[in-house]
Amino acid sequence: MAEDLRDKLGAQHLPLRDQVLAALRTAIIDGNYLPGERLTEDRLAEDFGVSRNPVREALRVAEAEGFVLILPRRGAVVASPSSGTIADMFAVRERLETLAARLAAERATAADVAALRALLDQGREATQRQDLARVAELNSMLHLRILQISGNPWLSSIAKSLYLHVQWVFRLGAAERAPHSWAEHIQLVDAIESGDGDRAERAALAHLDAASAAAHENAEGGYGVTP
Amino acid sequence: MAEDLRDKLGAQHLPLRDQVLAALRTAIIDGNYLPGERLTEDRLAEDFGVSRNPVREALRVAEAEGFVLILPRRGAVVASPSSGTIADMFAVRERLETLAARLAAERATAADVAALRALLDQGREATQRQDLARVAELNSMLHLRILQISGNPWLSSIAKSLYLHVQWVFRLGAAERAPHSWAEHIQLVDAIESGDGDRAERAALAHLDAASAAAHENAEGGYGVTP
DNA sequence: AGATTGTTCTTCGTATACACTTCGTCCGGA
DNA sequence: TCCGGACGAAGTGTATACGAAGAACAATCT
Repeated sequence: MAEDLRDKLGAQHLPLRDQVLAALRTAIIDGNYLPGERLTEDRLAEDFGVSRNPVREALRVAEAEGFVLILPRRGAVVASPSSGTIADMFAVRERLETLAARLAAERATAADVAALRALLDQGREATQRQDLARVAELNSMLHLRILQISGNPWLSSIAKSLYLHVQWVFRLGAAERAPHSWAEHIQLVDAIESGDGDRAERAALAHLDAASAAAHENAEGGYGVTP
Repeated sequence: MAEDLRDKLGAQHLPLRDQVLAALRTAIIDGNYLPGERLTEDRLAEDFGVSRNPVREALRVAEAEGFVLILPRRGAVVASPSSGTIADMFAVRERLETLAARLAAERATAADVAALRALLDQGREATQRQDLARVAELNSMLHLRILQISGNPWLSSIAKSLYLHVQWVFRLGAAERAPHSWAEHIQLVDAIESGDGDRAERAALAHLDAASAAAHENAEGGYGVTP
């Protein structure tokens, strides 16, 4: 695994710290590093085939993003998203993504709507193919695209970060929300296309409520490492 | 119990990187480092009397927080908040701080309300003394306290970060919003004490609208360094 | 003038060293 | 057996040095 990562990292030309950060994030989200697991600098440095410095810098950012917890003089551990914080996350998302939907409705160009529709089509197709990984990916892309269309960089970056955490919690549970409800997505895109901000907000809210319910069911299963 | 003590003792030691980060943040917010200004690692290390490593780690976090912009292989510059982003920031704040107000109203204990009232009193007093710096400080403390009372860590940390940026933009302009409208604050605290979430949201919204209007007036003056 | 070539400044990453904490283990004594 | 403390290992926090690569800028040449 160390070899794999090193090869991938070496191929690109971004600063190592960013590559390490990206790799660390996905490793945590994918469950390769489990909540509560200790992350010593030496070990990460070896896993990623780099020295301690880039690892340290990546860890600081990962801490700021909420993926790891750093205890002074004791090192970093993978953060433990508790089911309590799931509710908190959705409470915030509800406020932010409804705003994003409204802004997107007010500002979307024809090209924007076309791009969203293309994602919907691909999603429907992937669902028929039972390609769940692809469905999840398209789901993310749709949400991120809407955030981008909203045109508010603060909103976009904050909601994006929250969204990553939601995904994390989902994956730690069992499966993904299997049959991603594209019906809700379609309604959302329809609303955005209509330019009706209120309607877009309502659609986003409905979608979030459904997702929230699913997340809670998922959480019931528990993910083992809870403090 | 023994564990608590040990944790606290260990945590007492503030890593240099955290001190540097705090110093850097306030230096930027206070305008000691102006937007667009170049921040070389050596210079910061010398300014703060530390080696480059803590500086680098602080810079990465400052970038994640949006205070500096890091261009690969070219170093860090102080970010440049444009007047366009002011509106964006307030749009997000409107959603988040109203939520905070609602949650605070629903969850505040008597002690919480007492603490808020104490801040109000001090604020009134400082206003009479014309101690504007203290008024601004108390204003911040009130807002942060409400966020804390909301009990939603995500909400709290996100809104806190936004709030810092708002302050930054304010200070870059001219004065602070001179006679901080404590009337609005009082209504907000009253609403929180009443436990009426809707009312608290309305009060927060009114306050934010006023603040937003003030910010825009302030922005009209321009802050010189805009790209 | 415009293009090319150096020179210099900086960042980026590596490596090393060392003080100091924390943690775990082991050992002796009650 | 259980407790308490000594002791050593592990790991972080910080400093420092060094080489490589890139960017900015000046000097040089056509």
